[in-house]
Amino acid sequence: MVKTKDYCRINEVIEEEMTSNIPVDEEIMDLADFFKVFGDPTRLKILSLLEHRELCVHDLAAIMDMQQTAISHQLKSLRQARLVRYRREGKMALYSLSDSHIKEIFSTGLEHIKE
Amino acid sequence: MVKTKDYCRINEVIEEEMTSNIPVDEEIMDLADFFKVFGDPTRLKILSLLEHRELCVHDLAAIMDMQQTAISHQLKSLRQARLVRYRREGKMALYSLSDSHIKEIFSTGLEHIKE
DNA sequence: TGAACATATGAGCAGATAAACATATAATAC
DNA sequence: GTATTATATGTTTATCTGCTCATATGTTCA
Repeated sequence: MVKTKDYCRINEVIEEEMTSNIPVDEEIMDLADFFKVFGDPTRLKILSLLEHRELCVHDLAAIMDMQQTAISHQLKSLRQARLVRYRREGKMALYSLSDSHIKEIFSTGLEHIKE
Repeated sequence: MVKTKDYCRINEVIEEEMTSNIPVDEEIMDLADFFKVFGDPTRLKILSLLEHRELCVHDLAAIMDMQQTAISHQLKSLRQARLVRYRREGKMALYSLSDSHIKEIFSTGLEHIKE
């Protein structure tokens, strides 16, 4: 058993990790990767726009006044995080949200920053 | 009014932004800064440890097997984001969570990655 | 088939960031 | 006061990240 000093509660924590539902380190990594996606204004803006309607890449770029390639790169991140999906309609790719938790996460975050 | 091409829904979006509760750009920036704090495994681990008890800096460093200065730096970020607070007890600084939304955000994130 | 449009991808660069290291501040005991 | 312990902060460095530019892929239509 590891014990460094009297005031260190490492054993208490180890005990608790085994018996409770504290996220283990691998889950922590996955969680961090997930939240990292929300930690960029461009991606957040895309998500907030898609909350209300599906939009094509060109529209997103026009609305946000950014280059199409920049938007496409961020959409790739969002796809990989399984936060958006798209369907083809002719030449266009129409993106929409693919995760039901996004609105919840948004509103919880907004509650925090408005306090 | 701005209008680039037929398929661009920028006017529709502008209309909606004025009448609904879409976060405006400043809120988007604040939200991104908020979620950025959750986007690092070290900070997430600290938050998850503090969910169950208050801990001093030394304990956090010992449990996480990291240097004290690294922990202190991250605690500063967490303080600035108003996610943790601390009280002095002698030489020690005992940190605890200062925001009620943290558990909610955690569990929502976990729901997503476990799907 | 080729031209035009819509989107995706790869490379490079500039700015951001997290840890390490050195050092400073704070609190207690002597 | 000094020594010791606990924590905080400033600086440097290596890594990561988001944008731009160039280019490739995909789709439609003539």
